[in-house]
Amino acid sequence: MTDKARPTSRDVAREAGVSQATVSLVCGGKWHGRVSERIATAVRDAADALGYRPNLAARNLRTGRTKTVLLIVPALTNQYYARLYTGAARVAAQHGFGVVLYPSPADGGPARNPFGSAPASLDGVLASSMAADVLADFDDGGRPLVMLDSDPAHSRAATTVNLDVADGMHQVAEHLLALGHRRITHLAAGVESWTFAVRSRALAAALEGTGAELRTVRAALTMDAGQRAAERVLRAPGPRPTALLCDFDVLAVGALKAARRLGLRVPADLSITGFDDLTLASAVEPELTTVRLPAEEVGRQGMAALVSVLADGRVDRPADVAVSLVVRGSTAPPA
Amino acid sequence: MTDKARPTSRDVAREAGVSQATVSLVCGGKWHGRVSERIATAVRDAADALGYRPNLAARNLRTGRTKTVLLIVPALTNQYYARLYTGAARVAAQHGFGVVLYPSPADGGPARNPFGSAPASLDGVLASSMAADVLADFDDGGRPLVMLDSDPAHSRAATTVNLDVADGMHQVAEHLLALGHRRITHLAAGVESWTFAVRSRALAAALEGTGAELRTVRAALTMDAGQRAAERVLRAPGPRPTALLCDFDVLAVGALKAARRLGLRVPADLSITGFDDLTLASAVEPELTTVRLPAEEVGRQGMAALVSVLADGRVDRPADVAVSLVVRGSTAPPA
DNA sequence: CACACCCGGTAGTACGTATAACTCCCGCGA
DNA sequence: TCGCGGGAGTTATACGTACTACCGGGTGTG
Repeated sequence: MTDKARPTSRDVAREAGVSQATVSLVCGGKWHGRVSERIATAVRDAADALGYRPNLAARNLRTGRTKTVLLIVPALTNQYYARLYTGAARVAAQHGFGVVLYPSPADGGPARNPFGSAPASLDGVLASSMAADVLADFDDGGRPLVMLDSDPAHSRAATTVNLDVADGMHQVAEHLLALGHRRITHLAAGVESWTFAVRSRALAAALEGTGAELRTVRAALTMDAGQRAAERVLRAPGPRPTALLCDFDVLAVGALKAARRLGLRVPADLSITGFDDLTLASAVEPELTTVRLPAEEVGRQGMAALVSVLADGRVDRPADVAVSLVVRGSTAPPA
Repeated sequence: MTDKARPTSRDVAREAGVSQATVSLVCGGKWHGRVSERIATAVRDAADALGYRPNLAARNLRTGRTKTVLLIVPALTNQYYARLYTGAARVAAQHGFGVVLYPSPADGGPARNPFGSAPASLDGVLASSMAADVLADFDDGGRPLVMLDSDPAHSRAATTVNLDVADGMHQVAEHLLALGHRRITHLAAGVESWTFAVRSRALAAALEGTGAELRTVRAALTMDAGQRAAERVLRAPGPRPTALLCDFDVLAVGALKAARRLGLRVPADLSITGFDDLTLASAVEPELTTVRLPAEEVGRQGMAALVSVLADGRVDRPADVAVSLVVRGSTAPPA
């Protein structure tokens, strides 16, 4: 309310009758055995009185670290990634880190020049496997990188945090088999990605030797694409599949709409399963049987690993995050 | 590939055989009439050769500006805000600004000390009205502030960008009236907020003198809350409303589930309308008649206004963003 | 021919902080 | 008494950039 200019540590020093260095020590929290309790409180009082906030830019310049990490995800409008962000941001905040999002191409961001437009220098990077294309021409300047849901073997990441989607697929397959399904179509994501490749392999493995017939159809990442693909499958000549196993909830909802349009009852005539357990999954009728992916947990563990690397260079071992099948109303024994 | 340390402008200067000042001028883009074309290209070549990137921290320190703005929204897991972010981030990127998100309490962020944990100093703030509680004890240090969907009269914002929700409510009301509905219940958001207050007033005004009976019930911001509130309404003694007008899609989906559970057909026995037009709205059966809120556009215009203020101090006039009714399958004439 | 002016570039400095190195002083053991 | 260790603060400096003030020299002009 007095000066418009923000007070500096030097102002605080003058106010408290000490040197600027002392202010820095006290505010930096590392004054144990360096500054007496009496002086420390005096400094803090002065800082409060002036409303002092350290200048982040100056601190960053001096220390070479920014306490900021970059999170790369394909699109926040996908609730999975919004949740992932939420978990990551919470952990980051607990450790005094800020999170900036890479403005992905899908969101209309710049297709290239990643760090040119980055709002600040970065200490580290947390990246989803779905953003692999972005990462390819990404000059990370040798900063620590933690990958989420990506091939542990094939990356320059310090470590990885992966959902155990193979187990998820196994659970879905077991569920459908137990219900008696023998003609299953996999409505798969039509995109190159480690996580989807793993799902396909796991599904094939789970059905191996059970006598179940597996077919695969690919669809783009939208509800409409899922609906169209499902319609094609359900209209095809020959025996209809009794279950549609979808790579993610949005596809499953599209399939649900397709079934309805064709006059098929779900789950009586056709079982449908999803993957993600978004809000969407329990909004539709019938509610989707799906695999719950704890996105927040992935974000939390990934950020925890990254923070750990940044703090003491200690590299966590690749972590797996458990998933669980949620059985709801979209699956039942075949007619 | 040579030194691990990042090259500085001084390194580039040495490489190009010029002074550091010249490098700064060239890279800063303001060398017209100051540096010859020949030298400029030499500098750029040297910069490219070394892989030079300006140190943001140093630049921020020097200029006092960070090219970073803060976006405050309640929760990114709400698709409306994810879309808003997307629009805002795109415009910001076009102007060379980065966007950081305020880790909101709803996401588990720190309840207070906003700037203490902020990842960087900020040039300006873009805030949703729903985040008013956060904003209350927000030391913005006198930075430019643009508010979204908030009372234009009652804030210290430079300007505001508001959805024309009053018009949206009018359109919904007209639609229901035209279908013949006369007993309408407003399933309202149980939260203090300018945008919801406007909606309630607009609805009351639209039904004024039409002979239609309006009742209001409040619910929290979740699907479950919407379902419970709708069940109460639909189970209440006396004549049942023929239409449920909901303040946002998630509530409407809850209402849809309630209707289904009570054996009511939508829209034959009960019409339901939403507000937002999220992915959700066209995922459910029947698809929701709702008001499409162009969240990206709000983000874009809000960010554009903020950038404009930051660039030349020119304050835009408060802007209104048009909304439109989307008629789908959840409304029909009453039985 | 002298002077002013502008073009093209450089030297120097300040931004605010963190921290290494240093000074001062007090107490204690030899 | 002297030296020495260490507690308590201070001095000084560097981080990398942007930008003001300056300077040399070529050119047009009076």
